[in-house]
Amino acid sequence: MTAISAENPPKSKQKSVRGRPRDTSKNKAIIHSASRLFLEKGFDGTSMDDIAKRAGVSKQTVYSHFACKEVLCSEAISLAVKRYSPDTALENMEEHSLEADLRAVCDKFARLLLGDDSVAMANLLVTSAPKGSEFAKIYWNAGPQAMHGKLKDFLQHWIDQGALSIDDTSKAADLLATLLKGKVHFLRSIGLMDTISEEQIQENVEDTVTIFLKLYGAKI
Amino acid sequence: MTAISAENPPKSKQKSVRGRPRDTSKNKAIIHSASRLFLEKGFDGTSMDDIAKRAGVSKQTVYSHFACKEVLCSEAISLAVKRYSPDTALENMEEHSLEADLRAVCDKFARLLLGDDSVAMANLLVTSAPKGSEFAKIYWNAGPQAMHGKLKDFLQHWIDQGALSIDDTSKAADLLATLLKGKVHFLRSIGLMDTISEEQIQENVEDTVTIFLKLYGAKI
DNA sequence: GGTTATCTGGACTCATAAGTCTAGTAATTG
DNA sequence: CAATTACTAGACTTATGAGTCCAGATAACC
Repeated sequence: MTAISAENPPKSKQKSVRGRPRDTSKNKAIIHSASRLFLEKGFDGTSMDDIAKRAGVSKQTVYSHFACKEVLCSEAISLAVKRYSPDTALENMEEHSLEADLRAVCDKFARLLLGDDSVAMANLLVTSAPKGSEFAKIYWNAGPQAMHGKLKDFLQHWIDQGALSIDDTSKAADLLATLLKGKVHFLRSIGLMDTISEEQIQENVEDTVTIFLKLYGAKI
Repeated sequence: MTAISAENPPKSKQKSVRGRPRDTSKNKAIIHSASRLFLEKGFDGTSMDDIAKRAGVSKQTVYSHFACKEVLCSEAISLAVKRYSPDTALENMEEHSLEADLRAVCDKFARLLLGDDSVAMANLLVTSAPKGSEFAKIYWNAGPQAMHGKLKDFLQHWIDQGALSIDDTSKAADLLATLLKGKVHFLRSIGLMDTISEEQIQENVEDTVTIFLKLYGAKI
């Protein structure tokens, strides 16, 4: 038995490892297929055999890289969250006007929040919530919490400009996310809305912008 | 094999049934224990043996009353929805003022929406969504859709009074529900908030009332 | 080449759970 | 009473899936 952790020991050159080295490409293949399968079919709905098969790898190899299903799932969640929360969310803002920028931000986040992967992720967390909310914490911190921070920064910018009048920035950012989800996210979660239309997204964005500006737009 | 349906045939006296009659109390016991277990542990997490045991009934009896697990679950969901959506939601309104009544309504619905049973129901639907969104439809029509109607009636009353200025009543009712859920419902769903405090409910209600009145309160 | 460790493929154990079957018992009608 | 249907208790079948084990192949190091 050797260490099972996927991470290498300290960056010093680990030349003196005797046998055949781990195939890191297989490691990635496993996490990737796990990530797709867990999102598609949930924790219970995904078998380790399926993961191995989809990764083009033997089952034993899966277990030699990851101690158990739970560990693999948490790594898969980490990957998925990173994969689908773009760091470039609030960059190349064109600084037109509050309303234009707000609409752009809302549009970006609406697509993120209402998209297939976001809904699948939420459902995965629900189905595996009893087994340990560790998954949920990983997700929450890297996903929604990160987004929350970006939204606060965005709002603060326009508060400083005098275009927004907000007491509690944190609460306002929460409201923005809540409004963008609307009832659509829930409907998708419970399987009553298979696909989301472009119009539906646009409508959510427009409603959100309208409401938000009405609430917090500074009356000049 | 006799009919498996739990409902009696047309109310005509069905005297001429030969053998031992179904024990309706057992039927109820089964649905009730199923309802509790499905909400507690989800569809996959609940076994037919558990249900039988908790109902104090043999497994065969369960199968003689309900064709399969799916059927039993849908009946259990119907029961749970009826059980937890009070028909007396908007009665004995005291007609004080818009704000007081709105607060009362929000308080009532917030407790409903954020309570253990509501969250458990949502999670049950998520976990069994792949298996057939029939469950979700049953729930949606008897639960949120019914509530939506009541909210619209409530809003319409105050529109007629001239105290609210709303174009799209339906959308406003949706907004109310969305605001009341806030992020709390989601947090509870994914297991990051085990219990909900009285303060949390109050805060959601107050925020919702404030926002809603700011948006739709008629400027006299 | 020898050693060590990984990878493969498949057989294997073990547990859980849906649904069936059976033999016996209880309740109701005729 | 006999016939009929419901209920019980438990054994049973079947399927699924997590995790293990093993024999042989492969890839690195010395």
